[in-house]
Amino acid sequence: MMRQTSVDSPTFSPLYRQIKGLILQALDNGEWRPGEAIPSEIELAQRFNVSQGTVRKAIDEMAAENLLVRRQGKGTFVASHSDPRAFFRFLRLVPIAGGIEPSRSLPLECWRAKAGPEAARVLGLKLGDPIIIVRRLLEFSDKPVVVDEIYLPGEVFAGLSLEVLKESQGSLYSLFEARFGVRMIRAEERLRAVAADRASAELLRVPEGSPLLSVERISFTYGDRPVEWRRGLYSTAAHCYLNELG
Amino acid sequence: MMRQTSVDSPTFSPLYRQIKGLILQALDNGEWRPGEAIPSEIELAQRFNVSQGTVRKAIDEMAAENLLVRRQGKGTFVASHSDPRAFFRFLRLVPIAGGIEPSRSLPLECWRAKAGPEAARVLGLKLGDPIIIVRRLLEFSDKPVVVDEIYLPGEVFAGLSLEVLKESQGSLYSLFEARFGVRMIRAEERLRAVAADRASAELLRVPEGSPLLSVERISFTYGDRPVEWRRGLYSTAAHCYLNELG
DNA sequence: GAGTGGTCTAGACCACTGC
DNA sequence: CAGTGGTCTAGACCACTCG
Repeated sequence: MMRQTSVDSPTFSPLYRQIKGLILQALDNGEWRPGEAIPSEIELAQRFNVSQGTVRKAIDEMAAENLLVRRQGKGTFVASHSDPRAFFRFLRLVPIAGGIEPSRSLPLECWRAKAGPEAARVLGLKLGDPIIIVRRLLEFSDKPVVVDEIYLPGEVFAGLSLEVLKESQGSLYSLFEARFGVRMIRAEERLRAVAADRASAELLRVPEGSPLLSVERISFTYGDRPVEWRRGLYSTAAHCYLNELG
Repeated sequence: MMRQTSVDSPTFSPLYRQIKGLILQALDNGEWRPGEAIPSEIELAQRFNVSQGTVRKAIDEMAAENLLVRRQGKGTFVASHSDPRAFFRFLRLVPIAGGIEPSRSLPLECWRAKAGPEAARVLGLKLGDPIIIVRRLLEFSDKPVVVDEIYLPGEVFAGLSLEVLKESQGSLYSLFEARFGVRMIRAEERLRAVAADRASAELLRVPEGSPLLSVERISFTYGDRPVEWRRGLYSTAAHCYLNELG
């Protein structure tokens, strides 16, 4: 590991960030799988030839970014969407009445297509590249609340089908992670209010034209590479989108 | 400062968190005003009889929570809504087209009232306690985009009037901070899609019944005391609510 | 140059987990 | 018990700001 020198202003980066970069790279390379433990701080310190404190600071940042999970006495683990605690990490919908509701994901359709200009731009593909489109319904307490249309790069998600979706347990992202090795680590959502079109209205069992929350999401994996584009329509009659502003 | 003992399991809290609590208390007491520098890490370490590293860790957390701002070579400062960098800290609205737009806040009304059951519950007041209600319009590029109705505890905001609002520069929160000593440090927002009522539709210049984004916000000051309840209706024709999911 | 925060180290000890 | 992460300390040095 390179130490700092006195003459490196433009690309200056403290040691612990370089370590962070190396750990990130190892994660991206799949050196440790989601849910697995990474080596102990002492081992990593030896491997990178730095002190334990420096490794610690690198891991601290990555834990704050939900990339790693520390567990005292046990070790540090690669964050996983298969961990029940992370199931709803990206879903901000909560019942207005409060409490917790049983939820279910109902895959409706799954087909192959070619990327149009917008999908290509968002997903960083070339025009006409293969993509996969998934439509699914999300229910809470057996009532439909969300319709999602999900665009995925066909290259990465080859083999995805309606059957695979129907068989899978847990969240979509845990399926993506376990079956396709794609780990979503960050997302951007853009929210608007729109009027329900005919098809969505029927699925959500609301009158056509009633106001729905449109949630457009771009999800990124390591290195800020976009790997999912989805648009959801949320019925906010009994649920709302909860957001914490820090 | 108390050190850790071996026999304090139930209320165990590491030293740096106790320090954090003391600094928080000093902030709440107004020992240092927003925008001002707090004492240096070395001074605080002496004051609390701990090492600089422990003070550092306390300040690190508070900086991560946007309570303090560190500036290398200068000192650590109390975060302020009057700082231009913090103006839009709580406003997630961005133009769909991208870019930056000039914005303007137009106060419409400001009147006194008694807290109803809902306002009392949300603001932690007793039924009938005095509250102040403000209505205002937010414009981007001279076009109306948001109507806000804001409920404030009358006790704390005594002296607030339409004139005061109209005279003030900068964000509402910088006014609250400078004039009433109330610093908003955290907020919860609940979003839903609703149909425009007559009055809001006119103000926002959209057809009655068209879909609007309803944003209900509760803002908290130190000690998680709620001090503002507001409901905004956002026209999302040319703007959207942008949210980062980590 | 003096004073601030930022990094890095080394070592001691505590708290938690699992064998 | 050994091994892990968590806390606390003390000291050295670096980077930035300002007078």
